[in-house]
Amino acid sequence: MDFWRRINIIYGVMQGNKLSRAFYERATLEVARDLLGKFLVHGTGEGPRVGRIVETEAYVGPDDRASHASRGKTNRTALMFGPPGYAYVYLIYGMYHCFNVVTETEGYPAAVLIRALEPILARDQARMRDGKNRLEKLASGPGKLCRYLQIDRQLNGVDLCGSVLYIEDRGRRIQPEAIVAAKRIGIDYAGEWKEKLWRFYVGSSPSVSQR
DNA sequence: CAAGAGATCATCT
DNA sequence: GATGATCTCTTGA
Repeated sequence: MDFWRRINIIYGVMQGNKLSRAFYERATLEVARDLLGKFLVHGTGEGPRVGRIVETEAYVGPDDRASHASRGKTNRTALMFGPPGYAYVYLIYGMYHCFNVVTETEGYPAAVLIRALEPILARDQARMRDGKNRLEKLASGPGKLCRYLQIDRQLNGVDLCGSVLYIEDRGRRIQPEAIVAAKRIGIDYAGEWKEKLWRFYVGSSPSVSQR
């Protein structure tokens, strides 16, 4: 680590390495695994909101029946067909948002759904405990993490290589054997595709979503 | 603890 | 007009 980077981290100016376009422009299953342990950052007006990614799901290609893209390119899904490294945010059940990162090369529809975060709270936010509002469960699901990070459709299409919403590497690796692969959640309509073990999570994390 | 229902609306048929 | 890449609350054992 070079001198200025060390100084920046000591003073909190810089927290880590923002992931580049090249990170996202890879096989979706690899991106989904590699996103575990990375930090999702949303710079809101009231300061940055941050969480450590502990659960993801891959949606891969035009034939994956679980993927929105399997019904072809529409207004909503056009982003999934676009270049990698952009946010795909949609409203689900009329009241929750889901946040995805677009992956692979332009023209091939694929994305990773971010399903759970461990909240990283600033010092003055470190209240909220007790009962069902356990801190570690604050962002333990795709809808809950969007509520926690204040992500909504206004951020649909945002460039994750920009400075509003991005993902960074803060240096610590997740060991491959600590990662669990499982079936994806909430896609019973997807036929044989629902059997794919395309959900990944950090087995030891208390913030993984239920079921 | 598990199972079930209801909330609520953009998107696509 | 139907439906969902969800969450929370209620009921009952």
